[in-house]
Amino acid sequence: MDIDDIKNMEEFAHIVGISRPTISKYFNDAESVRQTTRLKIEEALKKYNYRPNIYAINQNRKLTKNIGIIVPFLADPFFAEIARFIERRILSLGFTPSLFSAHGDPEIEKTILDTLRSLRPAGVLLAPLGRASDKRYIKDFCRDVPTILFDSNIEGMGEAFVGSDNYSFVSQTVEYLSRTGTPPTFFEMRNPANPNANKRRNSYIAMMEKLELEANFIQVDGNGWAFEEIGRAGALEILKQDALPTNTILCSNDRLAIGFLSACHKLGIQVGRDENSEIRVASHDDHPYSKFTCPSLTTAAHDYESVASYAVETLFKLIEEGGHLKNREEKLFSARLIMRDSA
Amino acid sequence: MDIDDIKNMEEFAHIVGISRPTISKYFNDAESVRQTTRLKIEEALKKYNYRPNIYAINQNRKLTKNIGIIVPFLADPFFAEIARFIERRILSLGFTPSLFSAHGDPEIEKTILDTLRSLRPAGVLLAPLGRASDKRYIKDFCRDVPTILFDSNIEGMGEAFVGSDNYSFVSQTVEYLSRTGTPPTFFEMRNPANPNANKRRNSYIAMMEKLELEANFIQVDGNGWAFEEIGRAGALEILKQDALPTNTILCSNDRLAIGFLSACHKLGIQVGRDENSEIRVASHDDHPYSKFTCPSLTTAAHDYESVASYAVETLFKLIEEGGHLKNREEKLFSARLIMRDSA
DNA sequence: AACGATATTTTACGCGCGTAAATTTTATAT
DNA sequence: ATATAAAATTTACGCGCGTAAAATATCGTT
Repeated sequence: MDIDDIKNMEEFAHIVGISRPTISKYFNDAESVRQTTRLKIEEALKKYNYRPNIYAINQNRKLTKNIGIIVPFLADPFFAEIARFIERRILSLGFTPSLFSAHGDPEIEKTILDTLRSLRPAGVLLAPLGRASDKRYIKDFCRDVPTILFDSNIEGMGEAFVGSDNYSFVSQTVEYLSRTGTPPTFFEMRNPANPNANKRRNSYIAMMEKLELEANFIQVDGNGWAFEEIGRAGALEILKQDALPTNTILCSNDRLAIGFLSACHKLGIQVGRDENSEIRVASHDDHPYSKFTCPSLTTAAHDYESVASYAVETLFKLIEEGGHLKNREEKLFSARLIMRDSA
Repeated sequence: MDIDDIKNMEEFAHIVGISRPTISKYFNDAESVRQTTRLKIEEALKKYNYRPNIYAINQNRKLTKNIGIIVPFLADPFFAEIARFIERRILSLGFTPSLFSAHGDPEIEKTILDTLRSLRPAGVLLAPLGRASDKRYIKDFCRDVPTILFDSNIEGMGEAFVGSDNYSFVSQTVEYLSRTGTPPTFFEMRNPANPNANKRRNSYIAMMEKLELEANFIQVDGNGWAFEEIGRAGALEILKQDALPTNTILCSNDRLAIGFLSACHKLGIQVGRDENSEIRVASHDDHPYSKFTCPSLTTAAHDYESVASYAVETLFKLIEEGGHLKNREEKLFSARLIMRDSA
């Protein structure tokens, strides 16, 4: 008799023998009703699988239980990975995550902001596209919806920022590479979409200065999010004309490094930290596949778990405070150097 | 004067000078109102950025404009890629996609089915976990919600299935490898989670039989979705004991192949189709990174675009027909052999 | 047994919109 | 100008639930 033809809370309340407002209270917070009542309700829930109408609930509640998550490019496993952590965390808190990807397109990012706005979420975790983002649009959104930025910061927007400390990434790789061999040349995109790239460049400059070493750059052209292809094409060009300033390459991120390694293999250039190898390659992010490149990639790892946890925690603090925090905190997590075979 | 303090359709209708039902009609279908009226409304929409309350809309409409998308593991770029195609297609049709990942967990898959059920979507595109899925739960869901399966089929469930023709994948790779060198040994997981894996195995057997060649298998242990790691560990073991039946390896999918290539590099085994190489490695899927492996991976490519388009089209046909199709179509798209350097 | 503190019920209203039917206005053609 | 069809309006009702206030019931306590 698992007849699920119960149409509304009224009917369900009738069956349980309890008033509708009490049922409503139960679904809002199961702990808020008497123990015996709770058992009666949960018993009935097993027999008849009634669930309140989400739309009717959210129409009347000031605060929904939705949490929006926006990432710039979900086909990038880095974002897929961090989104995975965040989703699980939100689910475990009894909220409903809604995941969106801008697919690298600022117009889609705006569309997502619009639909998210009308979802009236309790809060939003936003990793913006960065340079390509419509800043004013995002600002307006943050004004109306409790939002926390993560991964890539935009000065002053959102109630807080949670991400990784780019200086911590670069300083560790630069220090390690300089100490164990020739100083690194920085390999990056000329016009990176992501603001983190600029911070990494500056960190590289600062670190090389501190070590009293000469900073060298290779800047490759290319737009969009096909970093591997951009890195590969750029590396092929440079390597063919034998124009490397030093035989140690530090890529701005792992996806560029994947392209770089691909180019090296293509040209028969052996990469690694052993004596037989011609060049060393290191990078940043600990991309899920950096362990499986050939050779495996020496890199600086994000603390995925901490970034995700802290972002979610901060968001819930924000929600509890009613949508505003006294001062905009910028929380940065340190990187962890992961030594593999490429450098 | 972009005051967006318009609270409801009533107010907005007042401002435009048109009755509320007409406004309602406009938002349902902009073409259904008179041209002059439409212009008046759209003019007002620019000044005051009013948008109808989604929850109130969906509470009353029988059919929402939501489309659910469920994939088994979004951190797998293959699914991220196909989800990307599907999302764009749905957006262009004026519907709202909601993307969910089961994260490899059957319990999460069930939770998603529950929340999706209460979203009352117009339709759902479901790529199930496969072996681990709760079949009865999915069956019940398909009974209540217009659902189309994609990528991985479960016999009889959903109103249709859209995916790739595994035989087309394997027959092409096997034919190519056999013709140009020693016949391939099939490399796979002993207990694959995905039903496609079994079809590929059977296709391999059938194809080898047809070519009158001996079928050889390497089956590695491992559970879950960390295919690269599983492939790597399995390959290391086999390669160390020099136990390859033939010097040509055909991996069930690209992620296993990525692990296999990683193992080869670790052991200094050169992979490729030139004379210097010891073994050849090929695979299936045209994973987004298969172009950047070392060496680049010879593989059979999904027709991502066609699978995504056809799945969405079929879903909309299903929606128009009211949730049921006469007979359950199983549409399979052929693979395209992509010759790169690994075989 | 009487008390106060919770828990529950009753009552009543509102949320923002969909939708159907009957009526009136507008546009198009004759 | 008149007939006709299409579009818009008016009217009226319903959706399923949240929520506030006042009344009542239940509980453990003294």
